[in-house]
Amino acid sequence: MIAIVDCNNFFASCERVFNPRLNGKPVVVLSNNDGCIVARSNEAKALGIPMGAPYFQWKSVVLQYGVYVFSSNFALYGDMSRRVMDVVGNFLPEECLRVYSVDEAFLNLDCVISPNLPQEARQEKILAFAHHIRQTVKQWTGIPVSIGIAPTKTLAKIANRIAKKTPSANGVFACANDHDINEALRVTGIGDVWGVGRRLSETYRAHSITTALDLKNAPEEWVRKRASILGWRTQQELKGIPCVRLESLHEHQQSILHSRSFRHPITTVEVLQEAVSTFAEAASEKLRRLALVCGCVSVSVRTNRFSKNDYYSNGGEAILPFVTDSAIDIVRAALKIVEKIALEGHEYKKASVTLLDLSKRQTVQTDLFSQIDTQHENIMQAMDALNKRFGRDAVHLASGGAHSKTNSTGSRSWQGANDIRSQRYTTHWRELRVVEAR
DNA sequence: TCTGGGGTCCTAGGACCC
DNA sequence: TCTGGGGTCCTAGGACCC
Repeated sequence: MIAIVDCNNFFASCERVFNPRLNGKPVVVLSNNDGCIVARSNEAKALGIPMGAPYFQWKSVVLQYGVYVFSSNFALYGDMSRRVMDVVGNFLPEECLRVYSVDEAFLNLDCVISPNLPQEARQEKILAFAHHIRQTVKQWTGIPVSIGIAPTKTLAKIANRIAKKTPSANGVFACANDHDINEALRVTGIGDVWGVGRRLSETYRAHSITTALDLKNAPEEWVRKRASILGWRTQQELKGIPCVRLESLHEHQQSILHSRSFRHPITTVEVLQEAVSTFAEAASEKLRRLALVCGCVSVSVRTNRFSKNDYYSNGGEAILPFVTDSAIDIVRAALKIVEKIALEGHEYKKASVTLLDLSKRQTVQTDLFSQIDTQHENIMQAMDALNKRFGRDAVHLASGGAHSKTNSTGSRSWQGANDIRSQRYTTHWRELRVVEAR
Protein backbone atom coordinates (compact mmCIF):
# COMPACT_ATOMS: atom_id res chain seq x y z
CA MET A 1 0.00 0.00 0.00
CA ILE A 2 1.07 3.53 -0.85
CA ALA A 3 0.30 6.67 1.11
CA ILE A 4 0.70 10.20 -0.09
CA VAL A 5 1.13 12.97 2.45
CA ASP A 6 0.13 16.29 0.94
CA CYS A 7 0.24 19.65 2.72
CA ASN A 8 -3.04 21.54 2.59
CA ASN A 9 -2.81 24.85 0.72
CA PHE A 10 0.88 24.73 1.51
CA PHE A 11 2.10 28.30 0.93
CA ALA A 12 -0.98 29.79 2.57
CA SER A 13 -0.56 27.43 5.52
CA CYS A 14 3.09 28.50 5.91
CA GLU A 15 1.95 32.10 6.21
CA ARG A 16 -0.57 31.12 8.87
CA VAL A 17 1.93 29.32 11.06
CA PHE A 18 3.63 32.60 11.92
CA ASN A 19 0.56 34.78 11.63
CA PRO A 20 -2.33 33.05 13.38
CA ARG A 21 -4.72 35.93 12.83
CA LEU A 22 -4.96 34.59 9.28
CA ASN A 23 -6.74 31.48 10.54
CA GLY A 24 -10.26 31.35 9.22
CA LYS A 25 -9.55 34.23 6.83
CA PRO A 26 -9.11 34.08 3.05
CA VAL A 27 -5.39 34.07 2.16
CA VAL A 28 -3.67 33.99 -1.23
CA VAL A 29 0.00 33.81 -2.19
CA LEU A 30 1.30 35.28 -5.43
CA SER A 31 3.86 34.00 -7.90
CA ASN A 32 7.07 35.81 -8.72
CA ASN A 33 6.52 39.33 -9.95
CA ASP A 34 3.22 39.26 -8.03
CA GLY A 35 1.73 38.00 -11.27
CA CYS A 36 -0.49 35.00 -10.56
CA ILE A 37 -2.29 33.54 -7.57
CA VAL A 38 -0.50 30.26 -6.85
CA ALA A 39 -1.87 29.30 -3.44
CA ARG A 40 -5.23 29.82 -1.79
CA SER A 41 -6.64 29.05 1.62
CA ASN A 42 -9.97 27.21 1.64
CA GLU A 43 -11.73 30.52 2.34
CA ALA A 44 -10.13 32.04 -0.76
CA LYS A 45 -11.12 29.00 -2.83
CA ALA A 46 -14.67 29.44 -1.60
CA LEU A 47 -14.66 32.95 -3.09
CA GLY A 48 -14.16 31.30 -6.48
CA ILE A 49 -10.55 32.39 -6.96
CA PRO A 50 -9.01 29.80 -9.28
CA MET A 51 -5.48 28.40 -9.17
CA GLY A 52 -3.07 30.32 -11.38
CA ALA A 53 -5.39 33.27 -11.92
CA PRO A 54 -3.78 36.59 -12.86
CA TYR A 55 -3.76 38.68 -9.70
CA PHE A 56 -4.88 41.89 -11.39
CA GLN A 57 -8.08 40.21 -12.55
CA TRP A 58 -9.02 39.36 -8.98
CA LYS A 59 -7.93 42.51 -7.21
CA SER A 60 -11.50 43.76 -6.82
CA VAL A 61 -12.58 40.50 -5.17
CA VAL A 62 -9.53 40.66 -2.94
CA LEU A 63 -10.44 44.17 -1.81
CA GLN A 64 -14.13 43.46 -1.45
CA TYR A 65 -13.69 40.43 0.80
CA GLY A 66 -10.56 41.53 2.62
CA VAL A 67 -8.42 38.71 1.28
CA TYR A 68 -4.90 38.69 2.77
CA VAL A 69 -2.35 38.75 -0.04
CA PHE A 70 1.33 37.76 0.11
CA SER A 71 4.20 37.83 -2.35
CA SER A 72 5.89 34.46 -2.47
CA ASN A 73 8.42 33.82 0.29
CA PHE A 74 10.41 30.83 -0.88
CA ALA A 75 12.93 31.09 1.92
CA LEU A 76 10.08 30.38 4.32
CA TYR A 77 8.28 27.74 2.23
CA GLY A 78 11.49 25.85 1.49
CA ASP A 79 12.41 25.69 5.13
CA MET A 80 8.92 24.67 6.22
CA SER A 81 8.93 21.96 3.56
CA ARG A 82 12.17 20.58 4.96
CA ARG A 83 10.66 20.52 8.46
CA VAL A 84 7.53 18.68 7.34
CA MET A 85 9.57 16.08 5.42
CA ASP A 86 11.87 15.63 8.42
CA VAL A 87 8.91 14.89 10.67
CA VAL A 88 7.38 12.43 8.20
CA GLY A 89 10.82 10.86 7.79
CA ASN A 90 10.83 9.97 11.48
CA PHE A 91 8.05 7.48 10.88
CA LEU A 92 9.68 5.12 8.41
CA PRO A 93 13.01 4.10 6.88
CA GLU A 94 14.49 6.54 4.43
CA GLU A 95 14.16 4.24 1.44
CA CYS A 96 10.40 4.04 1.99
CA LEU A 97 9.90 7.81 1.77
CA ARG A 98 9.94 9.57 -1.58
CA VAL A 99 9.70 13.36 -1.44
CA TYR A 100 7.83 14.19 -4.62
CA SER A 101 7.50 17.96 -4.45
CA VAL A 102 7.80 20.84 -2.04
CA ASP A 103 4.55 19.81 -0.34
CA GLU A 104 4.12 16.09 -1.09
CA ALA A 105 5.74 12.80 -0.22
CA PHE A 106 4.92 9.19 -1.11
CA LEU A 107 5.25 6.53 1.57
CA ASN A 108 5.63 2.81 1.00
CA LEU A 109 3.51 1.51 3.86
CA ASP A 110 4.57 -2.10 3.33
CA CYS A 111 7.85 -1.12 5.02
CA VAL A 112 6.02 -0.42 8.24
CA ILE A 113 2.86 -2.50 8.23
CA SER A 114 3.08 -6.08 7.11
CA PRO A 115 1.13 -6.83 3.93
CA ASN A 116 0.47 -10.30 5.32
CA LEU A 117 -1.79 -9.18 8.14
CA PRO A 118 -5.47 -10.01 7.81
CA GLN A 119 -7.23 -7.36 5.77
CA GLU A 120 -9.15 -5.78 8.59
CA ALA A 121 -6.34 -5.62 11.12
CA ARG A 122 -4.08 -4.17 8.48
CA GLN A 123 -6.55 -1.49 7.51
CA GLU A 124 -6.92 -0.50 11.12
CA LYS A 125 -3.16 -0.23 11.64
CA ILE A 126 -2.73 1.79 8.46
CA LEU A 127 -5.36 4.31 9.45
CA ALA A 128 -3.93 4.69 12.95
CA PHE A 129 -0.45 5.16 11.50
CA ALA A 130 -1.65 7.84 9.07
CA HIS A 131 -3.56 9.74 11.74
CA HIS A 132 -0.50 9.66 13.95
CA ILE A 133 1.66 11.16 11.19
CA ARG A 134 -0.89 13.82 10.48
CA GLN A 135 -1.23 14.87 14.10
CA THR A 136 2.51 14.92 14.66
CA VAL A 137 3.21 17.04 11.57
CA LYS A 138 0.53 19.48 12.66
CA GLN A 139 1.84 19.70 16.20
CA TRP A 140 5.53 19.94 15.36
CA THR A 141 5.37 22.22 12.31
CA GLY A 142 1.93 23.84 12.35
CA ILE A 143 1.22 22.61 8.82
CA PRO A 144 -2.02 20.69 8.19
CA VAL A 145 -1.64 17.69 5.88
CA SER A 146 -3.98 15.22 4.25
CA ILE A 147 -3.13 11.58 3.65
CA GLY A 148 -4.50 9.35 0.91
CA ILE A 149 -3.88 5.60 0.94
CA ALA A 150 -4.36 3.06 -1.84
CA PRO A 151 -2.59 0.26 -3.72
CA THR A 152 -1.02 2.57 -6.36
CA LYS A 153 0.26 6.12 -6.43
CA THR A 154 -2.42 7.36 -8.82
CA LEU A 155 -5.13 5.85 -6.61
CA ALA A 156 -3.47 7.30 -3.50
CA LYS A 157 -3.67 10.72 -5.13
CA ILE A 158 -7.38 10.19 -5.66
CA ALA A 159 -7.81 9.05 -2.07
CA ASN A 160 -5.94 12.15 -0.96
CA ARG A 161 -8.33 14.38 -2.83
CA ILE A 162 -11.24 12.73 -1.08
CA ALA A 163 -9.50 13.08 2.30
CA LYS A 164 -9.26 16.82 1.66
CA LYS A 165 -12.85 17.23 0.49
CA THR A 166 -14.55 15.14 3.13
CA PRO A 167 -14.58 16.84 6.54
CA SER A 168 -15.65 13.65 8.31
CA ALA A 169 -12.52 11.87 6.99
CA ASN A 170 -10.44 13.95 9.37
CA GLY A 171 -7.67 14.30 6.82
CA VAL A 172 -7.12 10.61 6.12
CA PHE A 173 -8.79 8.44 3.50
CA ALA A 174 -7.94 4.91 2.44
CA CYS A 175 -9.38 2.82 -0.34
CA ALA A 176 -8.19 -0.75 -0.33
CA ASN A 177 -10.88 -3.02 -1.76
CA ASP A 178 -12.46 -2.97 -5.21
CA HIS A 179 -15.74 -1.57 -4.00
CA ASP A 180 -14.17 1.43 -2.25
CA ILE A 181 -11.82 2.07 -5.16
CA ASN A 182 -14.60 2.04 -7.74
CA GLU A 183 -16.71 4.35 -5.63
CA ALA A 184 -13.76 6.77 -5.31
CA LEU A 185 -13.17 6.63 -9.06
CA ARG A 186 -16.84 7.26 -9.77
CA VAL A 187 -16.82 10.59 -7.92
CA THR A 188 -13.52 11.74 -9.45
CA GLY A 189 -13.70 13.81 -12.63
CA ILE A 190 -11.39 12.74 -15.44
CA GLY A 191 -9.50 16.03 -15.22
CA ASP A 192 -8.76 15.42 -11.54
CA VAL A 193 -6.78 12.27 -12.26
CA TRP A 194 -3.01 12.57 -11.76
CA GLY A 195 -1.42 12.56 -15.20
CA VAL A 196 -4.52 13.73 -17.06
CA GLY A 197 -4.06 17.38 -17.97
CA ARG A 198 -6.08 19.83 -20.00
CA ARG A 199 -5.47 18.32 -23.41
CA LEU A 200 -6.01 14.72 -22.44
CA SER A 201 -9.19 15.43 -20.54
CA GLU A 202 -10.54 17.17 -23.65
CA THR A 203 -9.78 14.08 -25.68
CA TYR A 204 -11.31 11.79 -23.10
CA ARG A 205 -14.44 13.86 -22.68
CA ALA A 206 -14.95 13.94 -26.43
CA HIS A 207 -15.19 10.13 -26.16
CA SER A 208 -17.58 10.18 -23.20
CA ILE A 209 -14.90 9.38 -20.65
CA THR A 210 -15.82 11.82 -17.94
CA THR A 211 -14.85 10.12 -14.69
CA ALA A 212 -11.84 8.21 -13.44
CA LEU A 213 -14.03 5.09 -13.45
CA ASP A 214 -14.78 5.59 -17.16
CA LEU A 215 -11.05 5.67 -17.86
CA LYS A 216 -10.47 2.52 -15.84
CA ASN A 217 -13.06 0.72 -17.94
CA ALA A 218 -12.07 2.13 -21.34
CA PRO A 219 -10.55 -0.24 -23.96
CA GLU A 220 -6.82 -0.49 -23.30
CA GLU A 221 -5.69 -0.42 -26.94
CA TRP A 222 -7.64 2.76 -27.52
CA VAL A 223 -6.08 4.44 -24.49
CA ARG A 224 -2.62 3.30 -25.55
CA LYS A 225 -3.14 4.77 -29.00
CA ARG A 226 -4.75 8.06 -28.06
CA ALA A 227 -2.96 8.85 -24.84
CA SER A 228 0.44 7.24 -25.36
CA ILE A 229 2.23 5.02 -22.94
CA LEU A 230 1.65 7.57 -20.18
CA GLY A 231 -2.12 7.37 -20.50
CA TRP A 232 -1.94 3.60 -20.52
CA ARG A 233 0.13 3.61 -17.34
CA THR A 234 -2.38 5.88 -15.65
CA GLN A 235 -5.12 3.45 -16.63
CA GLN A 236 -3.16 0.50 -15.23
CA GLU A 237 -2.68 2.39 -11.98
CA LEU A 238 -6.42 2.99 -11.78
CA LYS A 239 -6.84 -0.77 -12.07
CA GLY A 240 -4.56 -1.22 -9.09
CA ILE A 241 -1.48 -2.28 -11.05
CA PRO A 242 1.53 -0.17 -10.04
CA CYS A 243 3.14 1.41 -13.11
CA VAL A 244 4.46 4.78 -12.05
CA ARG A 245 7.88 4.62 -10.53
CA LEU A 246 9.28 7.63 -8.76
CA GLU A 247 12.78 6.39 -8.34
CA SER A 248 14.69 8.63 -10.66
CA LEU A 249 16.22 6.90 -13.64
CA HIS A 250 19.04 9.37 -13.50
CA GLU A 251 21.70 9.87 -10.91
CA HIS A 252 21.27 13.60 -10.96
CA GLN A 253 19.14 16.40 -12.33
CA GLN A 254 19.00 16.76 -16.12
CA SER A 255 18.71 20.51 -16.44
CA ILE A 256 18.85 23.73 -14.46
CA LEU A 257 16.64 26.62 -15.48
CA HIS A 258 16.57 30.19 -14.28
CA SER A 259 13.97 32.45 -15.79
CA ARG A 260 12.10 35.58 -14.84
CA SER A 261 9.52 37.90 -16.29
CA PHE A 262 10.43 41.57 -16.15
CA ARG A 263 8.36 44.04 -14.21
CA HIS A 264 8.92 46.64 -16.93
CA PRO A 265 9.64 45.51 -20.48
CA ILE A 266 13.25 45.74 -21.62
CA THR A 267 13.67 47.70 -24.82
CA THR A 268 17.40 47.54 -25.50
CA VAL A 269 19.69 44.59 -26.12
CA GLU A 270 22.17 46.10 -23.70
CA VAL A 271 19.81 45.88 -20.74
CA LEU A 272 18.58 42.48 -21.90
CA GLN A 273 22.15 41.30 -21.65
CA GLU A 274 22.34 42.50 -18.07
CA ALA A 275 19.28 40.45 -17.25
CA VAL A 276 20.53 37.34 -19.04
CA SER A 277 23.92 37.72 -17.37
CA THR A 278 22.22 37.86 -13.98
CA PHE A 279 20.10 34.78 -14.76
CA ALA A 280 23.07 32.81 -16.10
CA GLU A 281 25.01 33.65 -12.97
CA ALA A 282 22.13 32.51 -10.79
CA ALA A 283 21.85 29.25 -12.73
CA SER A 284 25.59 28.67 -12.36
CA GLU A 285 25.33 29.20 -8.63
CA LYS A 286 22.73 26.48 -8.40
CA LEU A 287 24.94 24.28 -10.56
CA ARG A 288 27.83 24.68 -8.11
CA ARG A 289 25.56 24.10 -5.12
CA LEU A 290 24.57 20.75 -6.63
CA ALA A 291 28.23 19.93 -7.38
CA LEU A 292 27.48 19.58 -11.09
CA VAL A 293 29.07 20.92 -14.24
CA CYS A 294 27.38 21.69 -17.55
CA GLY A 295 28.37 21.25 -21.16
CA CYS A 296 25.67 23.28 -22.84
CA VAL A 297 23.99 26.65 -22.27
CA SER A 298 20.65 27.62 -23.74
CA VAL A 299 19.05 31.08 -23.71
CA SER A 300 15.63 32.25 -24.79
CA VAL A 301 13.96 35.64 -24.82
CA ARG A 302 10.46 36.74 -25.64
CA THR A 303 8.08 39.65 -25.69
CA ASN A 304 4.68 39.68 -23.98
CA ARG A 305 2.95 36.46 -24.94
CA PHE A 306 -0.48 37.92 -24.16
CA SER A 307 -0.29 40.82 -26.57
CA LYS A 308 -1.33 39.76 -30.03
CA ASN A 309 0.74 42.20 -32.03
CA ASP A 310 4.43 41.79 -32.68
CA TYR A 311 5.03 38.71 -30.63
CA TYR A 312 8.68 37.81 -30.86
CA SER A 313 10.49 34.93 -29.27
CA ASN A 314 13.80 33.38 -30.04
CA GLY A 315 16.31 31.08 -28.47
CA GLY A 316 19.65 29.50 -29.04
CA GLU A 317 22.14 27.23 -27.45
CA ALA A 318 25.87 26.86 -27.28
CA ILE A 319 27.87 23.73 -26.67
CA LEU A 320 30.78 24.64 -24.45
CA PRO A 321 34.28 23.58 -25.45
CA PHE A 322 34.67 21.96 -22.01
CA VAL A 323 32.36 21.25 -19.12
CA THR A 324 32.35 23.94 -16.47
CA ASP A 325 30.63 25.39 -13.42
CA SER A 326 32.26 28.79 -13.76
CA ALA A 327 29.85 31.73 -13.83
CA ILE A 328 32.36 33.53 -16.04
CA ASP A 329 32.34 30.84 -18.74
CA ILE A 330 28.60 30.33 -18.56
CA VAL A 331 27.73 34.04 -18.64
CA ARG A 332 30.10 34.57 -21.56
CA ALA A 333 28.41 31.81 -23.54
CA ALA A 334 24.94 33.11 -22.66
CA LEU A 335 25.75 36.65 -23.77
CA LYS A 336 27.07 35.41 -27.09
CA ILE A 337 23.74 33.71 -27.69
CA VAL A 338 21.87 36.91 -26.84
CA GLU A 339 23.85 38.73 -29.50
CA LYS A 340 22.55 36.25 -32.04
CA ILE A 341 18.91 36.01 -31.01
CA ALA A 342 17.97 39.45 -29.67
CA LEU A 343 16.91 42.18 -32.07
CA GLU A 344 16.60 45.83 -31.13
CA GLY A 345 13.13 47.31 -31.25
CA HIS A 346 11.21 44.70 -29.27
CA GLU A 347 9.71 45.02 -25.81
CA TYR A 348 11.15 42.02 -24.04
CA LYS A 349 9.14 40.64 -21.18
CA LYS A 350 10.95 37.48 -20.21
CA ALA A 351 14.28 35.72 -20.56
CA SER A 352 15.52 32.34 -19.45
CA VAL A 353 18.83 30.52 -19.17
CA THR A 354 19.00 26.72 -19.12
CA LEU A 355 22.06 24.65 -18.32
CA LEU A 356 22.11 21.24 -19.99
CA ASP A 357 24.33 18.23 -20.45
CA LEU A 358 24.94 18.09 -16.72
CA SER A 359 27.39 15.74 -15.08
CA LYS A 360 28.88 15.31 -11.66
CA ARG A 361 31.75 17.61 -10.95
CA GLN A 362 33.84 14.90 -9.32
CA THR A 363 33.62 12.41 -12.16
CA VAL A 364 34.71 14.81 -14.87
CA GLN A 365 37.39 16.35 -12.77
CA THR A 366 39.50 13.24 -12.93
CA ASP A 367 39.27 13.00 -16.74
CA LEU A 368 39.65 16.62 -17.57
CA PHE A 369 41.61 17.89 -14.65
CA SER A 370 43.90 20.06 -16.73
CA GLN A 371 40.94 21.77 -18.33
CA ILE A 372 39.30 22.97 -15.16
CA ASP A 373 40.38 26.52 -14.66
CA THR A 374 41.56 26.73 -11.06
CA GLN A 375 41.60 30.50 -11.19
CA HIS A 376 37.87 30.52 -11.94
CA GLU A 377 37.39 27.93 -9.27
CA ASN A 378 38.93 30.18 -6.64
CA ILE A 379 36.93 33.19 -7.78
CA MET A 380 33.69 31.19 -7.69
CA GLN A 381 34.41 29.92 -4.21
CA ALA A 382 35.06 33.45 -3.03
CA MET A 383 31.92 34.83 -4.67
CA ASP A 384 29.73 32.06 -3.32
CA ALA A 385 31.14 32.57 0.17
CA LEU A 386 30.57 36.34 0.05
CA ASN A 387 27.03 35.97 -1.22
CA LYS A 388 26.25 33.39 1.41
CA ARG A 389 27.55 35.57 4.20
CA PHE A 390 26.37 39.01 3.10
CA GLY A 391 23.24 38.12 1.17
CA ARG A 392 22.44 37.22 -2.38
CA ASP A 393 23.89 39.62 -4.93
CA ALA A 394 26.46 41.03 -2.51
CA VAL A 395 28.87 40.49 -5.40
CA HIS A 396 28.09 39.67 -9.00
CA LEU A 397 29.73 39.86 -12.39
CA ALA A 398 29.84 43.36 -13.89
CA SER A 399 27.95 42.21 -16.98
CA GLY A 400 24.91 41.86 -14.71
CA GLY A 401 24.66 45.62 -14.49
CA ALA A 402 26.33 48.26 -12.37
CA HIS A 403 24.72 49.77 -9.31
CA SER A 404 24.44 53.14 -11.01
CA LYS A 405 21.70 51.56 -13.06
CA THR A 406 19.55 50.64 -10.11
CA ASN A 407 16.46 52.65 -9.36
CA SER A 408 15.52 54.36 -6.14
CA THR A 409 14.44 51.18 -4.40
CA GLY A 410 17.84 49.64 -5.03
CA SER A 411 16.69 47.01 -7.53
CA ARG A 412 17.23 47.06 -11.25
CA SER A 413 14.17 48.39 -12.99
CA TRP A 414 13.40 45.11 -14.76
CA GLN A 415 13.43 43.12 -11.55
CA GLY A 416 10.12 41.75 -10.43
CA ALA A 417 7.75 43.04 -7.81
CA ASN A 418 7.85 41.27 -4.48
CA ASP A 419 6.30 44.02 -2.43
CA ILE A 420 4.14 42.24 0.06
CA ARG A 421 6.32 39.40 1.25
CA SER A 422 6.11 38.23 4.82
CA GLN A 423 9.17 37.95 7.02
CA ARG A 424 11.57 35.05 6.54
CA TYR A 425 10.78 33.88 10.04
CA THR A 426 12.86 30.72 10.11
CA THR A 427 15.99 31.57 8.13
CA HIS A 428 16.95 35.20 8.83
CA TRP A 429 17.95 36.38 12.31
CA ARG A 430 16.62 39.88 11.79
CA GLU A 431 13.23 38.59 10.73
CA LEU A 432 12.47 36.35 13.68
CA ARG A 433 8.93 36.52 14.98
CA VAL A 434 8.65 38.72 18.04
CA VAL A 435 6.30 37.46 20.71
CA GLU A 436 5.23 39.74 23.51
CA ALA A 437 4.17 38.26 26.82
CA ARG A 438 2.10 40.39 29.15
C1' DT B 1 -1.08 48.76 -16.94
C1' DC B 2 -1.11 44.09 -15.01
C1' DT B 3 -0.79 37.11 -16.90
C1' DG B 4 5.10 32.49 -12.60
C1' DG B 5 8.95 29.34 -12.33
C1' DG B 6 11.23 24.87 -12.46
C1' DG B 7 11.23 20.48 -13.84
C1' DT B 8 10.43 15.50 -16.48
C1' DC B 9 9.14 12.40 -20.07
C1' DC B 10 7.32 10.89 -24.69
C1' DT B 11 6.68 11.02 -29.67
C1' DA B 12 7.14 12.09 -34.44
C1' DG B 13 10.03 12.98 -37.85
C1' DG B 14 14.46 13.87 -39.83
C1' DA B 15 19.21 12.48 -40.60
C1' DC B 16 22.01 9.02 -41.03
C1' DC B 17 23.83 4.11 -41.53
C1' DC B 18 24.33 -0.31 -44.38
C1' DT C 1 6.78 4.77 -66.00
C1' DC C 2 9.68 2.69 -62.65
C1' DT C 3 13.11 4.82 -56.76
C1' DG C 4 13.97 -0.96 -50.84
C1' DG C 5 14.18 -2.40 -46.35
C1' DG C 6 15.70 -2.26 -41.81
C1' DG C 7 17.72 -0.02 -38.33
C1' DT C 8 19.69 3.81 -34.78
C1' DC C 9 20.14 8.27 -32.93
C1' DC C 10 18.94 13.00 -32.10
C1' DT C 11 15.94 16.94 -31.46
C1' DA C 12 11.99 20.03 -31.15
C1' DG C 13 7.80 20.45 -29.44
C1' DG C 14 4.07 18.99 -26.67
C1' DA C 15 2.00 17.50 -22.45
C1' DC C 16 2.19 16.94 -17.91
C1' DC C 17 3.50 17.77 -12.90
C1' DC C 18 3.78 20.98 -8.63
